[in-house]
Amino acid sequence: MKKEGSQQHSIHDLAKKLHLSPATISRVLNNHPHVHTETRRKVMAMVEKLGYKRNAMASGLRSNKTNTVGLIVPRISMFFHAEIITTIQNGLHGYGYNLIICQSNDSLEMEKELIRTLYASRVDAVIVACTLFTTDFGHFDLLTGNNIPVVFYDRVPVQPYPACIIKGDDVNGGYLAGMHLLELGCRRIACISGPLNCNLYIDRLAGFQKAMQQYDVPLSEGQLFYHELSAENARRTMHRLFAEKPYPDGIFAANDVSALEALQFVKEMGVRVPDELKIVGYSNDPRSSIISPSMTTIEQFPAGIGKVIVTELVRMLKADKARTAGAVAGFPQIITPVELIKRRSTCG
Amino acid sequence: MKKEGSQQHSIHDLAKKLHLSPATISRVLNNHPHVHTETRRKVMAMVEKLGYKRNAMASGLRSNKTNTVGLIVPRISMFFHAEIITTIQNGLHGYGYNLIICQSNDSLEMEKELIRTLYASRVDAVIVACTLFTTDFGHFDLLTGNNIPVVFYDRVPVQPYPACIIKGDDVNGGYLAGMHLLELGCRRIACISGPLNCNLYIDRLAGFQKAMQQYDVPLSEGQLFYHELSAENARRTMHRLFAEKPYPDGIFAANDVSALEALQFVKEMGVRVPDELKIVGYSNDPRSSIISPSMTTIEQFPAGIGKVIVTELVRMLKADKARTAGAVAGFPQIITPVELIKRRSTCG
DNA sequence: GAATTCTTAGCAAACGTTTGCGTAAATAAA
DNA sequence: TTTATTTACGCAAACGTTTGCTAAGAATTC
Repeated sequence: MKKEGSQQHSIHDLAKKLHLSPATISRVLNNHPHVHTETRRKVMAMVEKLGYKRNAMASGLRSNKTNTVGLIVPRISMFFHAEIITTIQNGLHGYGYNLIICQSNDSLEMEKELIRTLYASRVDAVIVACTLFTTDFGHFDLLTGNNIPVVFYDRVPVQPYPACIIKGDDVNGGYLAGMHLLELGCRRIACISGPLNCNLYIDRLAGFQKAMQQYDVPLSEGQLFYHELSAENARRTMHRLFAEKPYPDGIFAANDVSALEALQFVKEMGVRVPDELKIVGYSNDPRSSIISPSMTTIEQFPAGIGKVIVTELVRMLKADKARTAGAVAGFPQIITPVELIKRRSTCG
Repeated sequence: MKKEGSQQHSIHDLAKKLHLSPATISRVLNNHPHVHTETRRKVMAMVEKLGYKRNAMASGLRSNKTNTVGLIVPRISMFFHAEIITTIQNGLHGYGYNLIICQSNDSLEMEKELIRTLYASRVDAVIVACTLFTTDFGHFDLLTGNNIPVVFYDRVPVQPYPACIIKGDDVNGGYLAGMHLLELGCRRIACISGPLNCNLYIDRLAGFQKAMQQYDVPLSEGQLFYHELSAENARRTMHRLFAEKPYPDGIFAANDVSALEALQFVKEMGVRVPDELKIVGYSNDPRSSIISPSMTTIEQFPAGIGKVIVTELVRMLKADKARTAGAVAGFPQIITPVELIKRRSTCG
């Protein structure tokens, strides 16, 4: 009988086979100095031969390091996040870190539970794009209170919080969108914003209104909508907007899903875009370049954001290692650039 | 000095505070019988009060169970995979399992390395959608050889392999696409297929050709292309196809990325779709319903596939637990249904 | 040649759980 | 009452690493 078909080797097996102690094997595996070149060679050969792979749990238990970072994101199917995740994963891989990707499904309860789970598996750090409903950040104390570095991106705490914060320049994004519409002559611009408990929509709206003020164009009450930015909600809003004349001549939607739905809606109505109505979205979703007319939108450079996240995270992890001298590093807040992408939905 | 701000409690702390042994705490935490109701209550209260969370590494080390399953996917940004991942994650969460999501970036080397990493972290099972270049499956032996269940989906081994295999009904998908074009009168149909080392494209093409034979329409050599299904490659192929007349009157592309690019190309050329040319894609990418004319395509029901994966995985994990009696469960191969979605690119 | 440093490697104690075994008390059966 | 059985819990040995300490031998210095 082939003893269970299993060949799970331990450091002890290697030691026995090589007439060495487990300690030496471990030192070879961890590139410790003070081990003879010849010994190292022999150990590595045996590792190769047996296909030995260090047991991450034993290692993590002893050394209190898992080389794993957790990531919580509302939905990985959103292109923006998918792109960032890919960059992060590839980046961290280069530093020897693994990534545990989790989805909160935009549920606060789920987010809380994921925090607990990630804490239980003792990840070395956590990256979070919050839920739309995360206004209190107490549940993250479990991490920060135990010296586990946290990086927030995209949806981030509005109040000060002891963590690194990385966000796009949403104020500028809103401003660019608004200015673009105004420069093209729009004077009756509607705005589909997300709920104002979220930094994204606060900022995008602020930028947009700054542009409006600059042009001295008033934003009348009935032209501003706050709701979760789903296609369904956007359609409902469009129904309201186009229930009676005068119709708006410009729409700024704070994400592309809404902008795309708005465009579909007016196409069905027979409103000519961009002649009668100009639309600007946000995020440069892949669909926005495919729809016709193609959609003017704000590019956020997700890959760039991902890179910044990796850089900051690695910095924090290093600082964490060397936090002996009490070098309280401080928590940077980084704002990444955005860019207006002009397409057919505004300039025919 | 506040001893490092840390409050990482262990089972021993709880035991000491409650004048119990660590063993009892552990038993409470694991719902073992033979512990007094009152004791259980007290322990749970203390757990709650201190915010204790079991150290997953210590637990995993001792019990050889991590309650974690690994997932390897070419790219999470592909809608099809993103949707499946979401379903799997939500499903497994209900069974108390965590998911480690990894991307191979369609690199065979990366896939191999990820297998090693997942093995090192001793996941309880692994779910894989292979690389386009995975033709040899030897590197998965590290898992199967150590009794770690493996589920393949989408891109799966063509040769027999000791693992559960779940795939869409690609033969039928190809057949439906072909029949649809033929029924609409197309007689000069081009096919943009992926490379034939991959089960997906073998099957889709086989189904398509079955339809062609059924209508007794020959597939001339110059009308069949094999290459990685990127937008760039698709455009190159379209250039070739429309270099000289007669143009094809139908195109079946084995994924939506190619189909979308093909449609863009002919729109730019001024070819009228669907009047002069009809196009069918594969996967029902979100973009295919947004482009105009909207794209006829094959729906694979990713959420359904995800559910099947979860079901099978849980079954295997249970069987794994009870594999004492040598109950070699056998490895099911499951084929999930597909459906033709008719849109404007074929029926104006 | 003695004293010092350097190099190499082993010993053994952690890390925080889980679990087989043992046992005392309580209950049931004889 | 005695003897079995059950219940509730503790003891201590794992699980596979890492690492501070120790020590033998080799190399260097005086």
